[in-house]
Amino acid sequence: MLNNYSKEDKVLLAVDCIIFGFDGEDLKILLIKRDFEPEKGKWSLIGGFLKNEENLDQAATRVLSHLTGLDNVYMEQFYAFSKLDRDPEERTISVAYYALIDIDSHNNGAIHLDTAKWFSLKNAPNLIFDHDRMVERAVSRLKHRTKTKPIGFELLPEKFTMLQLQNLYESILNKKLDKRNFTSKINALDILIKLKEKDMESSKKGSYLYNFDSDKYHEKLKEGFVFKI
Amino acid sequence: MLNNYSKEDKVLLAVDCIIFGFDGEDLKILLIKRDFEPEKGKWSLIGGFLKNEENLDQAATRVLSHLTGLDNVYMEQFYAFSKLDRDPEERTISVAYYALIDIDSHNNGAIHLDTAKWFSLKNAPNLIFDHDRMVERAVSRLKHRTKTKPIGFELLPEKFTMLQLQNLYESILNKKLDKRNFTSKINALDILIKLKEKDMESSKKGSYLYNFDSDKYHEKLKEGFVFKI
DNA sequence: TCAAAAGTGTTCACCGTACACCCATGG
DNA sequence: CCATGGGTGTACGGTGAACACTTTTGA
Repeated sequence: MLNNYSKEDKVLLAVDCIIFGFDGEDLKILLIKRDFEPEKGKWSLIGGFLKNEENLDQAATRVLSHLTGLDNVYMEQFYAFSKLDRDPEERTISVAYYALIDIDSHNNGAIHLDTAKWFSLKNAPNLIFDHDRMVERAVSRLKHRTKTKPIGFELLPEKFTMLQLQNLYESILNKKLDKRNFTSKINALDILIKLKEKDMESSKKGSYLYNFDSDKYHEKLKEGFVFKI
Repeated sequence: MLNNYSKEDKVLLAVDCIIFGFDGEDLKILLIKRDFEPEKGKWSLIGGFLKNEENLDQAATRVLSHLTGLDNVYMEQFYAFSKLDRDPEERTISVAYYALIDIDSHNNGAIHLDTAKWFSLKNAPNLIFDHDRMVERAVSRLKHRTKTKPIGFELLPEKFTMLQLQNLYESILNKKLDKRNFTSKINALDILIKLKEKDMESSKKGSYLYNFDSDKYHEKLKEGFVFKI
């Protein structure tokens, strides 16, 4: 194509994806053993190259769906990494996304567990290229977002207990929270539906299950409501 | 080059820059009349294409310095825009940065005022492509950052009065603040140096000038200090 | 009956916010 | 001497944090 831009350099543009999951205990990320050079056999984020006929969100969705078989996953673009030698094979810019998925609802599903594996953030292996820095930045973005948007629920099953929710926030924020304060703060937000149903797995008494009430949340938003944990 | 990536698509990668300035009254952005097709003659952000031998920060710095002659400017990358037809000429991805500069220290300086012009955010013209959306997102990032990082000072002269600082925050946050509360909050932060010198322009009594004490701020950071307006 | 997790309120310190008067000075 | 902007303190309500005991029930 010959136009006003035709003398400009073109680059390879990748999309890399930090996939967060929560198993009720720890915040985890999904990594794959890279099956092509360079750095074949090392642990890596999932990623792929942007194609001419798609935008970045679509590329991220495609890459995620290809590995996990999942659609309708919460994703957010957070930063473009562009260090000259970040990929030794060729100069590549990478736009990073993070995704939030509920491990339990999908772990016996489509994720190719032969090449992919969940790691607790604490004991994840070193990753190729600048992927460790991507993870750091993703975690910091996630911490911030969970405090101000109700995206934590994306990491939980549809029905969850108050304790699961608290454990989730504790792992993301990386600190212990007080049970009574947490419960009353969440109740004050008034965006959960308390079900009749109880989860009987965790105790003899059983603990109530909740749904996130997305409609109510969006209603409240219009009236100036501010989500804050 | 022939390698593992050689079958992948390459794209044009642009850098666009929202340049914020403050004149003591209004928050402004610097725009240029585009002097090449497409959309020649329309108002636009400054931008340019990423070159093979530079990273994105360098490209943004180069683009800014080329238009304004300024170096050592505070810049932050904030989002990559990738809609397929965002540039009608050819498929282009743009990584957007915002920059903070002090208008008064530079307005008779190197900025090419024949092609560039400062606009108050309120009455800026419509911009080409998706630049309006870029500005929106930049403003929202700026609002958030100024509340949690001492970057507002980048928009002020080195010496400034308390009232100028308050006016700055009022224009960025787009709301009136209480003078006494603002002053005591800023003083409580304890990161300004109150000079002996007064600004005699604005009143007969004169008002004290302040410096931002960057060293002290960084010291306090190490001790767990949190900046918050 | 007992072990184990669920559920539930109160108190206090601190912070955000509302609010008004005197001061200093140049003209 | 007066008009103009500069500088300063207090009171109150609300929010965040600390803290412990009772309930339920399956084993």
